[in-house]
Amino acid sequence: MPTSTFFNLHDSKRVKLLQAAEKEFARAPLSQASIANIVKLAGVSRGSFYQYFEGKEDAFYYLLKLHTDKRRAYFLKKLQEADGDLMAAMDQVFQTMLVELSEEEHLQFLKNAILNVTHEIEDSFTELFLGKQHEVDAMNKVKDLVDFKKINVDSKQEFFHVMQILTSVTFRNIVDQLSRNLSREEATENFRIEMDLLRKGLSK
Amino acid sequence: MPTSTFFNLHDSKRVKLLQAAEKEFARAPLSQASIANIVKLAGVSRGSFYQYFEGKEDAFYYLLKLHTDKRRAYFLKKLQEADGDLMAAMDQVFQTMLVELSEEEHLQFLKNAILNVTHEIEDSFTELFLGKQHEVDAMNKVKDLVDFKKINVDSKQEFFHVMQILTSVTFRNIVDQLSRNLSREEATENFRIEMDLLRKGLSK
DNA sequence: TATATTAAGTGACACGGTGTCATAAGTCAA
DNA sequence: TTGACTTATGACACCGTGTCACTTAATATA
Repeated sequence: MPTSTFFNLHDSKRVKLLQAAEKEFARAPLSQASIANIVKLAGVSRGSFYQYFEGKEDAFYYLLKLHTDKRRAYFLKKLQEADGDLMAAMDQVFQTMLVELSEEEHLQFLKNAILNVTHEIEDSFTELFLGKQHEVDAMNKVKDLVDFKKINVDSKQEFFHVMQILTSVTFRNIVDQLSRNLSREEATENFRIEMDLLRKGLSK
Repeated sequence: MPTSTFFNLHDSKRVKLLQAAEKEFARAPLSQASIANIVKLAGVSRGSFYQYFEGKEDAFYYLLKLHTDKRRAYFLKKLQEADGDLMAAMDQVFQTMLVELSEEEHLQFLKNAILNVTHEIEDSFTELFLGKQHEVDAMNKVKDLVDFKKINVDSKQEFFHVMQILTSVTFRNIVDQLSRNLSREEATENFRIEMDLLRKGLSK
């Protein structure tokens, strides 16, 4: 989190700093963004930057939080408008993000955030179950093994998406176990609950 | 991908290099790992490293691929043993990873991979819908808005997991759209299919 | 107003990591 | 032995980071 000094700043200066940071993080992913560029854009000294933030990660995650807060408010609004239909609201947010990500220049920074490491790691995780995206052989190997009588797919095309879903959820459970230091029992129980939900379906 | 020079190396040297790299990536996340340490551990010159790899990322993702390949074989085996029961096999792999991640010292590197940026980004995404993990107020706000008659939860506790599932899948769809440069129509169609699957449930 | 105290701002600098390159050392075939 | 090619080396230029002694500004105190 930024220091109190940062929050004491005049609005104009604080905003200028954030804009500069956002521009730099839009230009390059976190690992390649440089503080030198941010301070140049914002017109402050290098030393000042370190008086506001612990480092570039600090600034980055603070910006991310600002975006998240905004989007969260939007989600709640949509949830209300949809009379509490969770999936409908989720749908709305997804749509909106797609539009924003493709149009709003200033969201390039969010793209960088999402794409940078996340993508490679999660991709590698998907490969675990499905093989490389376009290697037909690899995916067929899985298909051949699966008993389709046991899963609820109308078309073979749906099968791909079933795998995507299972992978996403499994991945998240792994990340959770690591980041929240859950015991193995807790992690297992959580995973079981979510798998049951997936099996029986989320909506009545 | 490593260069041909790297694959021409004597087995012992190649293995030593990979072990050194894995050790360094276990010590620190990608961004903080240093080539200096890898070459010191492996007993080769800095110049050599650059003759084998484009940079540390190259080495990192190659190691990740080796792990993934191994685990994939395991998944296929389990799928076979479970008579094609997808979810049962997924379960097995999840269990195994939990055990490995908590016991195998040399998998510290996988932990680093998963935790580093992925965790923060995806967490911020979850917050979008649920608010900060332990802020009860934030989560209640969502709960109050949701029409529980429309979703298939037996207990209020299950609700949390429904949200986790929806978030994981939505997040993955966003990442996909970005990384594969899907058109908005494609992305939307994919998302629709997966939401439908979630609604009706994955197993017969 | 003068003075003390606390907060904010600065940029030179030491440190460490990266990627390159000229050069040396092997390998092998003619 | 020579020449052609592949592999190995580490010094070096470059760049970004984080710090620190110091200056300047703001605010409180008398």
